[in-house]
Amino acid sequence: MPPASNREAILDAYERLLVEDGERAATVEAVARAAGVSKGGLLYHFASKDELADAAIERLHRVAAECAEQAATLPEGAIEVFLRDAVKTGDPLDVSLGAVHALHQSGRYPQAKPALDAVVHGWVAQLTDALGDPALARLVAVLGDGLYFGAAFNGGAGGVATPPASEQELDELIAAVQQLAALRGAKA
Amino acid sequence: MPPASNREAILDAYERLLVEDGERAATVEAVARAAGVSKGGLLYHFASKDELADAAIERLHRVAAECAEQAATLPEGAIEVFLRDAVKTGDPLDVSLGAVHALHQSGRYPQAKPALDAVVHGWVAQLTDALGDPALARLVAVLGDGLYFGAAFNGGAGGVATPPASEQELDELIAAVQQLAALRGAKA
DNA sequence: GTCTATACATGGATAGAC
DNA sequence: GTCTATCCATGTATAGAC
Repeated sequence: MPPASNREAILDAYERLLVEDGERAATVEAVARAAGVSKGGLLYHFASKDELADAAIERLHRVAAECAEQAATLPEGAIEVFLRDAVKTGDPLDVSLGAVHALHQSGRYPQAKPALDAVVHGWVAQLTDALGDPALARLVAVLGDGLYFGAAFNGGAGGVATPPASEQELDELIAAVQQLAALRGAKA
Repeated sequence: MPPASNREAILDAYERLLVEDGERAATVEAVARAAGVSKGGLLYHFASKDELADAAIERLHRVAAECAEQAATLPEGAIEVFLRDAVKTGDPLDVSLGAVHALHQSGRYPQAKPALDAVVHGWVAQLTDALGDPALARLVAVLGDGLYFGAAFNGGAGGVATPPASEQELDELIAAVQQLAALRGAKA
């Protein structure tokens, strides 16, 4: 389906609502309105709300796979790249991830968890590979989670955690981890 | 209201449902059933669903304040204590926190965010105080968030993040951070 | 492919008996 | 204090016209 007409637009609107206002706000009607179509129009493309969720999850897999390919080509400064990406917000992967995360949080979409696990697992594997120090890789991965939940959704219906790290705070954080990496003789 | 009869039981059930099955599953009927009363019975104690949420938030404030007092008396090994608490699950503070967090995630309770912020702010302040190194304190706090979201709710409708750190992985993580703390000459 | 109208289920909240 | 019955709003999904 190359043209995709309104289908992609509907999916975009669905993701946006999920991330910004939570799963409960992403009703069929609200999504339709946000996408500029009617309920009936939406339900032509997605026969049920579950199909919308499935499509969002499928998109996450696709986007994550693309990003993983690109990331594989620049293993320099893995720590910094990973931690900065964790707070970066707005790019397709982040939106897709946030959307599926909202689905998971709602407790109504068991399919969401495995998808998220797969994405995260890929990251940890990549980090372990780049750093050559499993414990350090895990530390960085957990830190990334903390940053993500703390910053990614702030303002929307998302995480809480520590207040969004300012540029400077983030720099200090990265510096501290790199200090540790050097001490342990990690690769990056 | 010292006896509190069913009131506390209802609030307990509400928190449990919020943490384990998400906000959407915590309907008045479901909460009533879980607490062993009827809808009408519940609505005698809490005139509306919003009052239930308010009560949960109020409880969080109370429980957090109690824990903060206790924690202030043992500033030894702040890093280890904090990180181990982040993955500890089931104690009153954790349940209360998870419940309010679920409320926040749903996007329907603006009162939840300030409450969570207050709690987290208290932790960061305590850590900064104990370590005497603001950047390190933030690192530990963010790490705690990562652990919390990764582990606290797993199995329920909660976070995702990295798979629940095993005992050994957690030990390694703590060791790594302490290594860094020693390097930077932090107090704990 | 998209719309309107409508059927049906669920959840929140009220009224009034016990 | 607790229950049952009922009302009303909202959300999903179907039917059929255009």
